[in-house]
Amino acid sequence: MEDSPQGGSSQQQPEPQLLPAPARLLASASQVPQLDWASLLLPRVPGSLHDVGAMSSQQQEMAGASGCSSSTAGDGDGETEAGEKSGGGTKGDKKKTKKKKVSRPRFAFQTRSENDILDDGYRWRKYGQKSVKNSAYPRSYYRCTHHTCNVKKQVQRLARDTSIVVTTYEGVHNHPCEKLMEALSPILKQLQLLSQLQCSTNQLI
DNA sequence: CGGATTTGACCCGCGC
DNA sequence: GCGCGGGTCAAATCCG
Repeated sequence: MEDSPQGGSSQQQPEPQLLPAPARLLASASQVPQLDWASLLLPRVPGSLHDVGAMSSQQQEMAGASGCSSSTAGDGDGETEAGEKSGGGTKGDKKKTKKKKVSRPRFAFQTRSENDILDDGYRWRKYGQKSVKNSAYPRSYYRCTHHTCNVKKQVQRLARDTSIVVTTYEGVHNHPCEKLMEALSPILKQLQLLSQLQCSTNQLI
């Protein structure tokens, strides 16, 4: 039990699976968390969801348990979960949307950090916050701001160890990471230059 | 002024 | 069937 299993309470989700120890990251507060960005940023097409390398067997179990079998569309693109929310707009007929049980790849990891929000290179918009049972700290809900991207993440501080922040990602980005591209572009340019240089030197030799 | 955040209300699934 | 807890919506508010 992470915090406490709550005998009677409903556990709708089987507790975000943490990556196995090696993959789990526990960066110290002083250092920038070292994520496995490569795996995070890998574009995963809907078809290939299940052979995600970083996924532990537990996670695959989880993916199966959450009923992904039926929806192959999955993966954030076809969501429209809140597709049309009854035009009315009055409080009365608010939210008639049915949440379909979407199964998207989810993975959680812990970071030891003072600030809840770790900069993963994507832009997130907060859309909710809930107090969680048996936890003094609320859980925050974020959504990727990219138009076509439907990735969500939850951020929550552990009640047991308040220096640890648990971030749960749901879905995969279908667009490149802005910051990463920004950071990578000069490197790519240099690589191009180097390769050109190498070509010309080879010709000279 | 536009986008992001806050926050209370609503909806839904699950256990009893 | 009811209550609880989690997830989401959307109006209000904040901020650059």
